Parts: sequence; structure tokens; C-alpha cells
Amino acid sequence: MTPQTADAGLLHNLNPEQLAAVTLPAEHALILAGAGSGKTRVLTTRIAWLLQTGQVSPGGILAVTFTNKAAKEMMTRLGAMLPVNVRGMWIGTFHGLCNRFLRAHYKLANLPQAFQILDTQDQLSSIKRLYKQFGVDDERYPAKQTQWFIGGCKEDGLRPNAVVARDDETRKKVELYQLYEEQCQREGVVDFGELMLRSYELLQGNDPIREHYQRRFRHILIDEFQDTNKLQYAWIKMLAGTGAHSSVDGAFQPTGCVLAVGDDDQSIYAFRGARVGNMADFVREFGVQHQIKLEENYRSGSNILDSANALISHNSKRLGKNLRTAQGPGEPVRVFEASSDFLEANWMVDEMKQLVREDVERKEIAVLYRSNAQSRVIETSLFNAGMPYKVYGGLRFFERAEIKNALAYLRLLENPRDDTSFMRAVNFPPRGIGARSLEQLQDVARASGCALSDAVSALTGKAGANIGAFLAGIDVLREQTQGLSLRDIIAATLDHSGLITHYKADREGADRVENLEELVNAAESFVSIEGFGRDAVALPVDELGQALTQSPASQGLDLNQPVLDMPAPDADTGETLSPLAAFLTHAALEAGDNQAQAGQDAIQLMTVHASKGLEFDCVFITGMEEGLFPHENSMTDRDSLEEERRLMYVAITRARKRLYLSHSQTRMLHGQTRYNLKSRFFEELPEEALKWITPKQSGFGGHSSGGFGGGFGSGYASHSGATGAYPERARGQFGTDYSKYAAPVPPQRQEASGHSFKVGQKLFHAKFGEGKVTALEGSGDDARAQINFPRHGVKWLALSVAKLTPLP
DNA sequence: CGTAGCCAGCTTTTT
DNA sequence: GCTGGCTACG
Repeated sequence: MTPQTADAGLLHNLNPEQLAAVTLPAEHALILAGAGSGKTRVLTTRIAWLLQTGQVSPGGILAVTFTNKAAKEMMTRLGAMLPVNVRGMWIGTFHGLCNRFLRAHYKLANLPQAFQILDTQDQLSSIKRLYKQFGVDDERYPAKQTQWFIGGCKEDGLRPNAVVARDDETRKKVELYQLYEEQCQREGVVDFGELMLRSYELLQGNDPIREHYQRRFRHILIDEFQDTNKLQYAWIKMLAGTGAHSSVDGAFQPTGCVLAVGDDDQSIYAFRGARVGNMADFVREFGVQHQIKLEENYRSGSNILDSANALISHNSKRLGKNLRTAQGPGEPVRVFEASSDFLEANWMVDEMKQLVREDVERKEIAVLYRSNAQSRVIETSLFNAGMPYKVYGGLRFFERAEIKNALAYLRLLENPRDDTSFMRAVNFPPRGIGARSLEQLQDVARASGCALSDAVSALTGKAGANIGAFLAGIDVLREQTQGLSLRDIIAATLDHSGLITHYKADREGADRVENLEELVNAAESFVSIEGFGRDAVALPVDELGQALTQSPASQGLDLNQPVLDMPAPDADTGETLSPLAAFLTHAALEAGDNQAQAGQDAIQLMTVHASKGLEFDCVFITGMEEGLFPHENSMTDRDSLEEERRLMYVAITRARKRLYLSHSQTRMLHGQTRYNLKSRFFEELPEEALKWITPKQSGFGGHSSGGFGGGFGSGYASHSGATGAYPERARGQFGTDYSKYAAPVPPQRQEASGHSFKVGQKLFHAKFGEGKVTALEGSGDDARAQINFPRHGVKWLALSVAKLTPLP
């Protein structure tokens, strides 16, 4: 099949690299897609091209993303390109697809059909419940750490019996892992890691199933490949049939080819298990012959791209890639130094006001920061200025307490053995069931190895009566809601649970009541979006479908399963998952949006991590300081410093037209003022692409020019020579007087007696290098200074001992 | 049983 | 400096 046979409309306007990627032959391939290079377009056009040229039927496509947002976007775009029913295709997140797979084969996976999914919160409370039952000391083995350990094991594909424990600490954790597994299995729940691992194990251990899917998925496409973890990589390898399980009896040759799309320079999730190395492993282990680099950037001018390229060139482990543009230089990257975080924020807001006056939409202005704590001071400034803004991050809809409470009741309707939900609902709203009664109940349940709800009958006295009444109420509700619509089930549950009444009685419960009402709407739109119960997609049975009918029917292999969280009917009984169970799955797999007023034109505030994949006309990257960005926890070892640099690379490449970088001399952090040096990343940017709004200070970390208290006020960079969308204004014309914000902090002469160091002073230490005094205390021989060394962190040094050379 | 108050911790996050 | 989680008290 050649590109010419495809609809010209599909391929027009692709650049040569994009065209080559879209029309690659059916073999394994790696696409190195730079920021803003049209990656999603290539991915979706590739799928459309494969379908249109008849190389594959919709059922033969497996396209995997990390987020629901990306999956949805892919489906939307695909739907716009081709008159194909995208719901029949396996397009989704790793977890969403694993869920679908496990629902289809729940018996083989040893799960109940309506198994429910624990989110991170649920998982932690499940572990804590375990701690209570087995008297585990949370001080000695923090539950969070155990959670992390379990997740890590699953990512490595290890069950408790496979973990090698060399010390007592690990042995204990393995024991807890084992107990946790048993508890989840008994309750019929799985966590996120379990979705992946159990899918993987089922594929690994069941030859017909594996071979079926290997035959079926002729084209496997993975987005953001640099973010895959070890298990996800193994899962892909298994489905592609490359490796140990490719040919069981020598007869079967898998045909699936993998198209991995990613950018090693944008790998910023190592901390949660992502392995950039998967890209190189992929090339080696899959014998990749085709590698295409998408380096043409359609987003930014060359000042921005040169900055990004120069910065990332300081990283050592790279596959190698350089962004280019046909757009010309665009505006310079503006650099601003403030004297405090407060004034940095005020300057930013003034600058934003100016941009808005110049007709930039507020939603096209983004403020990026390294850590969430930095948003507060910015929010305060925005609020005081009456500037609408929106903060990304924080709790999402389905993670809110009131929603989780309501979901707990709904889950109990589906599965009374779900102890996590039982514990959450049993005394909320309060109904006189105390810790004492629940402890008794837990003892009984543990002794007989049954669910909490099954242990109630053994309980005597008032405790038993109260809890029994609670359970009886749930039973009645279950009876009453039989056959009702999802919407009505939820409405009845909210009513029965007393949650609405409870929050209405609370003076500050109005938002929560509103959210609970929104839950009913969410259920309604779930029904219509998922087309539950009426839109069972029937794809034409093509040659692939014909082939599939040869597979064992008892395994319930259904080409026509609808997409996303829609479950497959049971192969034997034809029984489908209840709408409620499907909705609960949806709630766990997609936590929903985190901001209510989505459409509003507001300034966008978010962490750099959260900005990945987004773009804005104007971007402010704030807090460009040693210890913050790069973060102090990531400055010492090479790998994590390189990840910080990639993070900065991501941040820079978000900007279309105008980019600001700012740092501040002082900053409030953890309740105390810190004196930060400016980020080393400034030294890695090309001088000719930058424009210093405040005077450029000498050297890395330097604030030394002219000393404190002087040297400003005359040297501000002139505002001439800028090009681009926003004509530069004459200084002062709109009242932006930078000296208001940029005035250096006067030296704090709180010096201890007997030495001449002062806070803010720059100095040199033989071992730790250049640093800056952040605090002083004591006097005479006891005088100590707290010094921030960019490469070694913050130290307290005795002035009578340490060899310190003051620097200008 | 509910809540006030105290103390520890404090990078990034999707499913 | 603020928040979330736990303890101790009313």
C-alpha cells in the first residue's frame, strides 16, 4: 500500500517526516517526537491511514495512552477523519484497556465480574485497615511506604512470593503485601497496579488468550512511550508477541507491530516508575529498523526553541534531537529578577494586565511553577488585582470526600464485601456506631475470615443492633433500586444515606450538596456518553472478525466490545455488568476534572508537570531559583538533575509567543524566608535569545553587581528591538515601573559580633563552593551561619572553624 | 461520640 | 505558614 492510494486529504499538509511516520511499513518503529511537532496528529493520521488503505480493520488496532484526556482526543480526531465507529477500537489508557480485558475474562482472571477498583486513597485506607487488624505499628512501617512498596513490586511484576527480601524490614513489608493481596481478593477489589499486573499474568499464563490477542492486534501504537514503566513495557511486548512467549510450539508467528511515539527529552515521571530506558530497550529488543525524528516545531519562534535546545543539550543521556522552526526569531525570552516572591507575583500580575490590554486572552496566559506551594502568593496577587484565574491540581471531582462517601454507599449496593466502602459509610453521616463497636466487628471478621458485613450477625448487644440496622438499610435500598435507572439509583442512595441532609445542616456544606447533585448529572451523562444499554456497537465482521471466530468461544472473545469503561457481556451467560458497576468503574478510572468553571477566560496556574502537553501564547516560569528549580531534592545526583532539566525543557516549550522567566532573591518557604541563588539553568540558555528586564547579574547565582542597596534604577534593559505579536511599549507608558518590584533587598545587618558576614552575603567555601548566607546566629566563637550551597544544600557552619571567603 | 487543638511534614502525579 | 491527621478532652 502506498501513500498515493490513500485519500489525499488525509495526508495533505504533512511535512516529509510526518508523512514518513504516517506511512511507515508494517514493522516496529520508533518516532522521536519533539515538543509541538504534531505528534498527536501523526498518531491519529497513522491509524486513519492504516484503516483507509485497508491494511487493518478497526478491531486490529490497539492504541494506548496514559491519560483519559489523550485517549479521548485521539478518538475525537479519528472520528473526524474517518467515518468509522471509533468505539469498536481498543483505544484507551493502559488501565482502561486492562480493565476492559479483565472484565471480558474475569473468570480466568479469578475476579468477580463486578470487581471494583481502588484508587490511591482507597488503597491507603485498605492498608491502614490491615494495620489495625494485625496490630502493625504505623510509626515503624508507615502505611504510605508500604503502599509505595506494594506498588513498586507490582510494577516490577513481582508477587509476594517472588520478592527477594534480604532484611527484616523488607520481609515485614512482603508479609504485609501478602496480607493486602488476600484482603483485596476476599473483597473483590483491585488497585491500579493490579489491573496491569493481572492482565499481564493472564496473557502470560494462558496460551489461547495470549495468541488470540497477539493475532488480533496487528498494529499497536503507544503514545508518550518515555513514560512507560517496566510492567507496561512487558505488557506491550507480550501483546506484540516479541520475546519469550512469541511462539509456543514454533508454529505461531505473531504479527503485531509496535509504533512507539515519545520524546526522551520530555521524560519527567521517573519518580513514579517511568523508565526512559524503555525507548532504547525497545529499539534493541524489537529490532527496530525505522526511527523517525519529528523536529519541526509549529509552536514557537526560534528564541524560545534555541533556549530549549541549548538547555537540553546539557543533558548527557539523550537520543539526540533538535527543534527547529520556520517561524523566525519571535520575541526574546524575558528574564526578570524580583527582590521577593511577593513582588515577583505583583510584577507578574501587572505584566498580565498589560497583556490583557493588548488583547491577549487570559486563558492564553499561563503561570508555571515547580511546586504547588508556590501558587499561593501568586493567587493572592491575582485575587487582589481582581484578575480571574484558575489553579490546576488538587482534588478532582470523584476524589472529593462527599463524592467518595456517596460512592461508598453505591459500592456497598454492588458488593457488600467491600470493607473499604463499608468502613467509610457505616458511620457517616454519624449514626452512633463508634470505634469500639467497629473494633469488635473487625475482630470477629478477622477470626472467621469473612467480610465485615458478614460478621455482623455474630455481634451481640447494642453494637450488633446498630450495625445490623445500617446493613438492613443497605439491603432495603438494594431491593428498592432494583431495575431503576442509574440516575434514580443514585438519587435514592443520596436520599437514603442521609448525606444530603447531613451536608445541608452544615453551614459550610453548600458546595458539597452541590457536588452531590452534580453526581446525579455525572451519572446521566455517563449513560448517554457510554451509550449504556442501547448503543452496543456492532462492527461489520471483516476478514479479521472471521478469523477471530475460530478462537475458543468459551473465552468470550468479543470484537465488538464498546470502548472505555463499558464492560463486555459474560461469554457464557450473556450477562452484562450493571450500569451502576460500570459507573463505579468509570469513577475510579477517570477521576474527572479538577476545576468547575472550565470555560471561563482565566489565567492558568499549574505546576510544570501539569503543563506537559499544553501550550499557551504567554508563559511565565516562576521561581527560577536553586533549590526550587532545580528542586533541592533533585540537585545532587546527576540523573535527577537531568530530569529537572527536562522539566525546564517542557516548561520552555509550552510558550507560543512570549516567555518570561523570573526568580526572586527572597522567598517564603516552610514558614521562613529563604535566600535563593538564581537557577543554574539561566547559565545554560543562549544569551542572545534572552532579554533581561532587570539588569543581568554577573555569574551563576550572583546578585552582586553594585552590591545591595545600589546599582538599580538606571540599568534596566531598554525595551527596544522586540518583534512579534505584542508590540513593545515604551517604558512607563502604562505605568509598569519595574523598580517597584525589582529593587534589591537592603542588606539585613543582623550580623553577629566578631565577624563581618551578613544575610544575603555571597561567599566561597573550599569544599562546598559558592554559597549564600541565609541566616546568622550566635556570637563570638559560637557564631554560626546558615549557608545555602547550590550544589550541597543548606548547611550550618561555625564561623570560627569554617574557611569562608567573602565574595563581592 | 464529636471536635478542638496540637504536631509533623512539606516536589512532581495518572490511573 | 499551612494543612492534614491524630489525640485528648468535653
